[in-house]
Amino acid sequence: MPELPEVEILVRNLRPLLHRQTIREVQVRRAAVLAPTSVAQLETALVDATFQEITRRGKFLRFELRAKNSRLPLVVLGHLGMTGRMFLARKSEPLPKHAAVILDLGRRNFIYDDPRYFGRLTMDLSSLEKLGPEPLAADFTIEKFARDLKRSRQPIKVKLLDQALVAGVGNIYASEALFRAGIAPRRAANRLTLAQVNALHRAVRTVLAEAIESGSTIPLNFSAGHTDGLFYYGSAAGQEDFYAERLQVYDRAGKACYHCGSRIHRIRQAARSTFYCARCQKK
DNA sequence: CACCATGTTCCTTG
DNA sequence: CCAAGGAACATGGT
Repeated sequence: MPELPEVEILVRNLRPLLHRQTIREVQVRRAAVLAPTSVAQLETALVDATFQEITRRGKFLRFELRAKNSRLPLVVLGHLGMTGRMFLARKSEPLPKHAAVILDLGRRNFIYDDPRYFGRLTMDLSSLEKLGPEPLAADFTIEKFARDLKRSRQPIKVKLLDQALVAGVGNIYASEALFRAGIAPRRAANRLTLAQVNALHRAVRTVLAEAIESGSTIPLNFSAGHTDGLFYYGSAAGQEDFYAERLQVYDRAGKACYHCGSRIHRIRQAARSTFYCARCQKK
């Protein structure tokens, strides 16, 4: 379920559920998601440790814990990849088929489930160092954004996916932000006008903030077997109205633009799909 | 069988 | 050295 807004919603939901919960046992079913941390390292660190703060950085979840009889904070980094989910479940519930890590919290289990195993639950924090500013925080300034865009000849859509430029924008919200700003996805980053840089900066923030706003009005469904299309495709029955038109271009190839009625296009850029309205995004 | 999929990292190429 | 592009990772849906 994972771009910045979805991770933010997840963090907000997990925070009260995990606060001060103590890990009794660690079960790793897919060691690759810990790499380069080993199963033994994770077990040693986490057994008897207690959850403290949980925060988000870009698309990463940062779990802060405290080991038993220790003041030293211990940090575990989570990432959902493309298909990851993290949730709590009663021990009586069946484990999902692709549960990668299970943390025994006593009454319940914390489960990291990920069919494609592209995500992470690791003690290696190096990924955080490469991240650019948080788009919804004050350090995401127009000045730095403009400077960084000037140094790249990549198509602007591709550049928006660069987590060093701004952290947390993924394939869906990159297309959405460009539509919002009226910018053609193929335009080279260093050729945006100052007005376009301003519009894009604002659009990135707006699109992400609105998605968080939208997600925060719905309770997350943690029950077993629930496939989470929550944010993208409005899978929740009876919620169609709510989700209607939330995504303006993503996955809408061939359909009418909500703004001008012309057909939405799909193109390939850096091996990913980009959706846009050729009429609303002329430059 | 074909192609598609919300992401990151590594390797190659220019 | 750098920027950019593509492959790899692994599974499931259509």
